[in-house]
Amino acid sequence: MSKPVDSQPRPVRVRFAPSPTGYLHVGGARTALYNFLFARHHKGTFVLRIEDTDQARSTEESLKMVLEDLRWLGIQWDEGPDSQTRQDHGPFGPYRQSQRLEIYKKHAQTLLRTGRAYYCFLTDEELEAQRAKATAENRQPHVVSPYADWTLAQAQEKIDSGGKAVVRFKTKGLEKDYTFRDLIRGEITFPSDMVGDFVLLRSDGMPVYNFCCAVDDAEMRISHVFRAEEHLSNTLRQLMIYEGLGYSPPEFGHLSLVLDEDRQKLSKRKGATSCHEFMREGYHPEALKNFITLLGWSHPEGKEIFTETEAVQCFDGTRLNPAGAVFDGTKLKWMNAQWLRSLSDEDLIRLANKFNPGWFKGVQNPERFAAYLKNYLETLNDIPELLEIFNTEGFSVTPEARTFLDTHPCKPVIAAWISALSDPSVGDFLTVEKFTAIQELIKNQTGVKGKPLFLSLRIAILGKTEGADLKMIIGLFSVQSLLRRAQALGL
RNA sequence: GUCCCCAUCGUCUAGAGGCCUAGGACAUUGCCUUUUCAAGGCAGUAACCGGGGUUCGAAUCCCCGUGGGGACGCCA
Repeated sequence: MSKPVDSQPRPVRVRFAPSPTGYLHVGGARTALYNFLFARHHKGTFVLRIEDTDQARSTEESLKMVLEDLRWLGIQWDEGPDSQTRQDHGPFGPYRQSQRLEIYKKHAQTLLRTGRAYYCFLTDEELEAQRAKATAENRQPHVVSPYADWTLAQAQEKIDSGGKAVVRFKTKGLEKDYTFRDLIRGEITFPSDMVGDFVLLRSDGMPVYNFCCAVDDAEMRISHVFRAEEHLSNTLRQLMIYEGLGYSPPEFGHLSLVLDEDRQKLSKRKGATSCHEFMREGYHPEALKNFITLLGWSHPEGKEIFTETEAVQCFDGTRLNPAGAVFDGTKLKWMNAQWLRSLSDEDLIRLANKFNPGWFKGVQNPERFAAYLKNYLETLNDIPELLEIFNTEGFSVTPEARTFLDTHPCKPVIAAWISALSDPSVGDFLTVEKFTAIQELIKNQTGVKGKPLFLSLRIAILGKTEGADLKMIIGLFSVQSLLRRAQALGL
């Protein structure tokens, strides 16, 4: 085992390295979050690096979306592109791989010079033929390049005469096994012949993921790498690159995958999987964060609902679960409701207004609706429907309610209700006390009590036989609108 | 196919050899509360993938199976 022993403690520097190819995925959000939490816990630095070497798929628009999603979640980075201007800040820039090409080239040269890499002129067809043959013969489909032992001069000559070359890492002559201690999985050993000579630089000079990743993590002094399990086997290549370059590797921690209901890797094809969708559906960012944190990590005290600050306090890189976690939207919804309910009236309305300024437009003192909303809310998107009961123009009577009206002694109750509301002394809005007194009055006047009394009033107010506690909402209706509703019953 | 990783209620998980008659949360069922619906409270159903070891003792350690996932790209 040749891994250089690096005993001096390094300052904690972690990174999240998304490739900007769409909205931030919940899996990516979790990776970002864990790194962020870990950095904060250790008072370290959280770096955002953009892996945009795949020019075909990476777009500036996507980068903008990813940055926005991270910001929405409140995951802040210390180095990387600014969330607004997208200009790099930090001492280890640039932070976009597409702007670090010279750095990769330089490192590739080093590897070339020291004989740990070589120019390879194999064409796609030759590669394909090799692969097919290997598969047919039941061998590992590794590249066997006839150019592996060419001298640089030989290669240069061919390049000068127009030869297209990739730079491949030479795996020949490496040790048999590579072992490292994964922060989450413990000791892991890969046989070095698990991989063939892999590409470092494409023929157009663009570097390939494993190469930039290793180079950047080393150059940016990254101390700990928490990333998804799908990268586990990439670690071997990266270890080889570290070794070839004489760097000591960071600590690695491979996170379990986030899975869908069918225990498949969460894919964009099935349901909501991007943070952006949850934002649009009216989730509180803190709730989503809380939920995602628990997808593969557990609070030492078993807490389920906790703030980011609390999470930072205990997130030290332990308690991470190596097994895959199914994303349960139902539990997320529950958690969101918990968070929304715990908000102060002012905060809830502020959040709702930020989410959709139209809902409370022209409504005076919208906080008075908060108590009622909190009782029924799961996501912010539920608000318009919950508010709909206050829309007097839309007042209508359900068939069940109509049947009840027709089959019970409701008429005198409604008449008494209308007459009570018509009394000028009731004011513009009813208080709970006033409402209770009126109920009492109606009971005495009409002799109707119990269900027919209460349900009649409920129908006169809501047009339905079910719904929110009348005492909770009665003060939210103007007496005028109550009157209009009662009259609309047509009794 | 080869290599690597993983495996506790339906789901998220606790559990680092005896505290496990396996705990909590979501979901689900019932009851209470509320003259409605929710919310809330209480109670219930529900799991250590299988087989071998090691040990006085195994959910926990080891091996073998099985199942799932990942990687084997000029994707990341």
